[in-house]
Amino acid sequence: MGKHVLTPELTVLVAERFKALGEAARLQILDALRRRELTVSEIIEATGLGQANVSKHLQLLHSLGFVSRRKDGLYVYYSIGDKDVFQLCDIMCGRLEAETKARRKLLAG
Amino acid sequence: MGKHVLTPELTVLVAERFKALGEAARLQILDALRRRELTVSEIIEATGLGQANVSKHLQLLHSLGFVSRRKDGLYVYYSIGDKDVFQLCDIMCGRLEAETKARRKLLAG
DNA sequence: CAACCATATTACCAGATGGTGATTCAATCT
DNA sequence: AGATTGAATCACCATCTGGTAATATGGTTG
Repeated sequence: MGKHVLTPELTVLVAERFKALGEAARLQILDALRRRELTVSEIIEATGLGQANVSKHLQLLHSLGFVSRRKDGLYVYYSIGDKDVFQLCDIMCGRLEAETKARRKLLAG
Repeated sequence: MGKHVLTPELTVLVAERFKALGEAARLQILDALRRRELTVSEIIEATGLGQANVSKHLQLLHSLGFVSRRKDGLYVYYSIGDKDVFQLCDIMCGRLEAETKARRKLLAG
């Protein structure tokens, strides 16, 4: 912990990346890609989001390195570009779990 | 990895928390609290942000459990409520480091 | 080449968000 | 009680952002 010093410039870059994960739609997309790479159409189907919307989210995720792209004929395949994402989500989920437990304990006690 | 299943509801909660970290001003505040608890005035001085602004950010960070509060007389002391935050930042910084290295390598090669 | 398909891009709107000045609230001090 | 101080809240504005319909782009197929 504390391995990295948060200079102002670095802070902006880190915030930019957290912000990208701070949108349920984008987390849905990343989660959909957890098992295997998918085409845009498959992502649309898996998430229920609109086409233009998915495309926009994918551009952002790709520009930040969260997903990779591979074009094959008519299709574009997207895949997870950084497995750390799920580690980040797991830490957040762990926090939520702890929160929920604490709340339950409070209500019970 | 994959310890947690991302249900739609959980996704929203996780996104909400990432979004809170997706703002440079809030990361600045958390970073300022890294060494020790601070009063609001000290946070204002450390970050250079406006008073109302800091207060608003602190409300959000507190509502999500990222910071704790303790009132003592006229002052309100804030401190880190969850050390995991820095672990999350470190992972993000690690990603950025890897990105930068890859970009350098690309330019050099 | 024309029709077609998957994806990207554009234009646009509604709602959310960060920043700020003014005001209020709460606690302390004279 | 009145003045003072630190912090929270309110009101407001400018900007950003997600969603969507329409259009454009690039590739494929008949």
